Amino acid sequence: MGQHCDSRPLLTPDDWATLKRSAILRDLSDTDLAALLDPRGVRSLERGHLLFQQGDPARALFLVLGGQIKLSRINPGGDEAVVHIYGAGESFAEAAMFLGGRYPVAAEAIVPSRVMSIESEALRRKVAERPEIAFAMMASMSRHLKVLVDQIERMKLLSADQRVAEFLLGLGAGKAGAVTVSLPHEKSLIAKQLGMKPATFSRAIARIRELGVEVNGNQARIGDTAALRAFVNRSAED
Amino acid sequence: MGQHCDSRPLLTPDDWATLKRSAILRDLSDTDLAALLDPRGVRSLERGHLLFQQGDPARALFLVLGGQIKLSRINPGGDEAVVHIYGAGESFAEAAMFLGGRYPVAAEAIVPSRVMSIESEALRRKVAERPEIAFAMMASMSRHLKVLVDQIERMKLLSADQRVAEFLLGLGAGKAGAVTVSLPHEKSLIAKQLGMKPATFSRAIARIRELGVEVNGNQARIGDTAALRAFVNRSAED
DNA sequence: GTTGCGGCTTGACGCAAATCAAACGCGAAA
DNA sequence: TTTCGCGTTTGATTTGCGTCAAGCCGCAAC
Repeated sequence: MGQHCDSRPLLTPDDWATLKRSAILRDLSDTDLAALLDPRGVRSLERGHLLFQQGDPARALFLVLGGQIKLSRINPGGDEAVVHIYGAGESFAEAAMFLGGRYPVAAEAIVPSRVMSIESEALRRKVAERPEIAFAMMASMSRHLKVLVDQIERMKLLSADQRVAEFLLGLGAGKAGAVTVSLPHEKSLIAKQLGMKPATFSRAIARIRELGVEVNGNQARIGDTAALRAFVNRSAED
Repeated sequence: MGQHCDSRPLLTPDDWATLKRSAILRDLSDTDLAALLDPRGVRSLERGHLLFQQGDPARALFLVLGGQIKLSRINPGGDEAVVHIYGAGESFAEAAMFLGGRYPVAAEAIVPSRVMSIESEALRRKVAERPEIAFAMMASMSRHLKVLVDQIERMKLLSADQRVAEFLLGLGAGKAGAVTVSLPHEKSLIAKQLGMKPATFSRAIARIRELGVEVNGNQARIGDTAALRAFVNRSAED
């Protein structure tokens, strides 16, 4: 397993750097890291390629070496709910290792990507002998939990316009004043992430133009971060 | 801290039984358990009492000994999004221990409740010496992650009627045929959990009556579980 | 150049859920 | 008993978002 991958199943120095920066591995020594990682676990994925499907037996967690991996839930009718999109240095599917062995979501590369898988069993053994990995994993899962709680809050309390505004502010990474950011994916995918239709996303952008937001192609300019923040925090009844 | 609680700050035999059944502690021996738990961590809470507020420094995780604890997110405008409600034997706020030390949600007793707190530091030390606790915690966090992913999927893909139907099915715990269940909270709180208004919840129940659902007070009868399941799985376009 | 295609925008329309508000239990207290 | 308060139901109305569909733009293939 993990052998039949595409082009370059090798760990480049860049990959090593990415791995050593990742939240769940950064506390490990080079020796530990080498013991844990199996270079055969590296996989290259073309755009649109599925890493695993919803319901597949969960045998590994993954680290993104490069590209973007989309986790989503697909219901029997074929509708898709995007749970999250992970980039280089992030890990996902830690949780699946514990959940009766099935992935509850599907993972798809939305751009050409490279990921490294770590077999559950190898990891479990390593955790048993080095508890600090456990802390790192729990921290990583905690972050995922918070991301999901945030998402639920947004879905329940914010309008489509506010969700778009908040998404743009998030791209600006908390900077103040006027910011220019580039959209990380196609607009239709962002729309799905935010739980709305492409048409609604488009209209939302048109409406928040009057709050100082300009979007051209995949470049977005926020004229006044504070004003936009205020709009997001504005509650329903005023 | 933990000392100034109300009536009976003691661990009853019932409490012990609850703790030993709980997911994150069930793998521990009595000796380990005794070493980890501090009876002074037990707190009794009246209905409406806050265990902690959103933004409070996170110094402990909690186990519910009895009652119900609601985790929710409140935005600056005062609107509330209910994240989850925990009952006896469940644990929460594991994640907060790792997240820069602030609770991202508020915790409130919605009925008279008893909880046991476990100090982060004590737990961290215990985890370092007994990795199996780490596995139990990760399993627990995994379950929380799945709960949240499910919730996101429901919010994004299901109508109000379907969410209510699925909620009732969940109360029936997967039983088939005709089931009678009791609603675990006030209807207005269930509505909030499902991300809708009380009025909408009431109307949803009225509408799914024709699918064989009868609700009187806090008793709900599902006439045909399979039919209701089919309704929930029905996707938008048909 | 032309054609075709995929993603984006825009408009017209319908519907599901929110809103506002009134009325209806129903249990607790007087 | 009456009264109060709170949660629930119900009705009338508004609105936000989805749906359907047409048109637009940029781009690659021809």
